[in-house]
Amino acid sequence: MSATLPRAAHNRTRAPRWERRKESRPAELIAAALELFVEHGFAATRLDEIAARAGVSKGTLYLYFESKEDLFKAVIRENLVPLLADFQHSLEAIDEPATDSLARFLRTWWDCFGATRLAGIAKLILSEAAHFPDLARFFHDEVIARNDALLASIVQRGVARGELRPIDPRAACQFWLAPLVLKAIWSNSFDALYPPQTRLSPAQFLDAHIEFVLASARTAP
Amino acid sequence: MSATLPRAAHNRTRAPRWERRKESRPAELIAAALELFVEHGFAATRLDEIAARAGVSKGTLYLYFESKEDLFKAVIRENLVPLLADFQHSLEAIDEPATDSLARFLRTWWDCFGATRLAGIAKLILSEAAHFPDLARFFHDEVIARNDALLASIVQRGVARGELRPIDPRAACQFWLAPLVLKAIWSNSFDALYPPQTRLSPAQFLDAHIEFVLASARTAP
Amino acid sequence: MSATLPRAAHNRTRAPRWERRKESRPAELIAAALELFVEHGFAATRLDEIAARAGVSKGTLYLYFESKEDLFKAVIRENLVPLLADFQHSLEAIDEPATDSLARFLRTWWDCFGATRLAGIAKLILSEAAHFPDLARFFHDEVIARNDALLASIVQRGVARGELRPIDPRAACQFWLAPLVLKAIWSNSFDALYPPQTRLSPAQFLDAHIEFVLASARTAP
Amino acid sequence: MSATLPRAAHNRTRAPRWERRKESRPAELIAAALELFVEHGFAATRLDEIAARAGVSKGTLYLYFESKEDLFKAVIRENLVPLLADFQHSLEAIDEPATDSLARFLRTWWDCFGATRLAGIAKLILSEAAHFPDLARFFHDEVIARNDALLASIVQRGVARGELRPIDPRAACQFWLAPLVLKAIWSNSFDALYPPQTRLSPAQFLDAHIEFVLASARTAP
DNA sequence: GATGAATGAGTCTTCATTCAT
DNA sequence: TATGAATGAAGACTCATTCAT
Repeated sequence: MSATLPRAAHNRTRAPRWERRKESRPAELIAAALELFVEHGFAATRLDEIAARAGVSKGTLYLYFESKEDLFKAVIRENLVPLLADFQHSLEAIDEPATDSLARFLRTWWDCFGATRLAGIAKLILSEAAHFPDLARFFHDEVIARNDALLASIVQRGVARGELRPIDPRAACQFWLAPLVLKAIWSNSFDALYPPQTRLSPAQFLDAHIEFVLASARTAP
Repeated sequence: MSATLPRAAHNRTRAPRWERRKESRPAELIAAALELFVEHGFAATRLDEIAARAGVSKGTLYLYFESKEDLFKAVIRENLVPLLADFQHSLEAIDEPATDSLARFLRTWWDCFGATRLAGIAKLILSEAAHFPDLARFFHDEVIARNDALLASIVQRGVARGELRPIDPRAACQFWLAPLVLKAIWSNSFDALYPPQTRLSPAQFLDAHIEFVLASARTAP
Repeated sequence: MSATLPRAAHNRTRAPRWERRKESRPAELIAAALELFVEHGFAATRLDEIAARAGVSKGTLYLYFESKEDLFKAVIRENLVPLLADFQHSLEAIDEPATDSLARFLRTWWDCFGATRLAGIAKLILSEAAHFPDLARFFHDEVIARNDALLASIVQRGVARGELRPIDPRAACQFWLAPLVLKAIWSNSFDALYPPQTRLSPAQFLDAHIEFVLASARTAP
Repeated sequence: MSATLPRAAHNRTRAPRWERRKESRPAELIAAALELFVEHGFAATRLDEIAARAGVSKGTLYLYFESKEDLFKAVIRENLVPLLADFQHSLEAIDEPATDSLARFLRTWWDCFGATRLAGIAKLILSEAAHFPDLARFFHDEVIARNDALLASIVQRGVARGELRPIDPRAACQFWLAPLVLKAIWSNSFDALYPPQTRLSPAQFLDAHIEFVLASARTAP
């Protein structure tokens, strides 16, 4: 056996074949899996790859996840929860003009979701919704619906105070968020195909978008 | 399109793949394939299923397409060409106010793309972009870029004439189209999960959106 | 490709890579599977082996059987039915002394079951009963119970006519059949270990057994 | 027994496998393994299960047994030795009529073997004979052959004394033991499938069988 | 052309075995 | 000793592709 492992066979202070890392393993596996799932999709990602990227053997995956599907679900859930928490935390209510709230909401949304792995996750769920209806529903109810409700309440408050023009709050959400969402999602599909300098940078895009939203939302002075 | 696939060198008496062959077989196969690819994604769709839905045997597929990938590409291309043609045709330039052009563009876009299989195709390309970069590029250049250019020219004209407020034409496109695009794409992922009556109907959505766009675009009277 | 198949590459009248044999394939597969299941047991038999022995590829098995279990069940059922039919047929009621019936029953039993693959099948079911309770039940009800009933009726008739000593028919069956059953089953386990000449030949065993049964069954003259 | 396993050459300071080691660990492991092997068969029993049932970790098994096969062999051997000892002990020669000897032999056999785990072990060996020929041979020579010889000597004596009818002693053994053996073995396969009340109780079966044997064996008064 | 039986490379999953702790 | 995390070879099963009919 040592013949097949010609790395300091007699030096027993070096190079153990593997390490115990019970605590950190699941997170490492999920991280590796997220990257590959986003990159290749669920079906085209081989467990071999995930294991290799995480630096473990294939069998190790099954110590922590019952199946490929189970791993997929863990990837989605584990990544969504902290993102949602961050988002909630960053949006602590401040008493400010509704236009400021609006701008802050969009900027926070981009920082917490659009510019993060959520974009990849959203694309993932979109693609696999047919195979994982429970995840799709979870995503819809926990992320989309909540998000829309939050933005709607800001608009509602602004309209009531006369700071914003009278706009149907629920519809407005869709109009103002959709561009960000789409930008985020499509980045994951097309960015690899085009050199970055040919497109608007996310920061520029975000600034332009906020300016546009405010222009169309605030009441005439 | 054939210009992007210079593989004539290996042609063995066969016509290019995307040409209609005897009878309407290829079209039927492509139609069956489109449905299933949109429904299940590329990897999860079995050729058995496609053949069954088209009422032929599995082997027959290989008389018309070299491989599953080849069939997938044909599906995309064959469905995009007529859609693009329809769209161009419906938008024949009419001398009308820019706001009317804008409304007509959005409505036509929805009728020709959003409410059609393009939504499914877009979702498909999004999901499979990593595996079919040439298709993704084709889609981006032929559909997205052209589309944006068209809308941009309308905006530009309207601004020049003073009918629309001064808006960056390219950015505005994204803001005004994104909601429609997203609505179209997400329908394909989430509609199966929720009873139709819980969501805004496409017609209502479209009307509201157009109204909103016009409100924020037209110059104050 | 022809380089990897250096067998008369240009001679197209010879050596097709495979043949269509839709009709006979299932029987061939079942036959191969029976041998290997009896020889190695269910778990230790690899589908590769079965396919190889039947001269097909692994995938072909799945054209005819849904799973390894399904194949196993087919093996049991397909082999049991003809055996049972043979047995019924060979035992057509003849009006003869009960002792003759008894002898004929035992001899027929041996010819139809003990000396055939049923012995292997019985051993198989015995071993796998825990995994295939439905098969075990089927075997018990269809083979064991029927068999016992048949023998019991012979005994009953003989006792009623005064040709046999008064014996509990159901118990007697067990006493008279058990040696044959055991001989049959154990042959499959131990015959491979001992040269045949060290043990009683089946024919000798059968003769001795019948003689013994009759001696203990018939009424004193 | 160690004589049949002359592998002392490779012994690395370890005691032979089948010796009790510190505390009673090995015995507990073997007991757990026996249950599970009998219940599920060799291949279908996972070492995880055995370890869990014995209340240790999987790795601990390898402190006492070199491999799963080794454990299996230990299970067979460890359980056979005490059974055989009990049997020998219970059958201490007593000067009594041959018919009494016969009855006592059958009853003792049942108590020591048929009603004990030997039934499970026999079924086990039957099923796994192909994989463990040395165990099968051991079982045959040590258990079956000795057992038959013992019964044969009783018969021989009885015949010589005129207490039993002239019967071929070796054949008679098979006829008289087979029903008990079969009953014992089959119980392990079919008892789980049928409620106990539908079948003859072992005690009733034994009584009936002994009565029957004696009736056919003793000389006419 | 059309068929569908046959193929076999590719993947997920299991589990006996090893070894760092 | 004892543990159980980690391994990796093995095996069931799938399905795009081929090819005899």
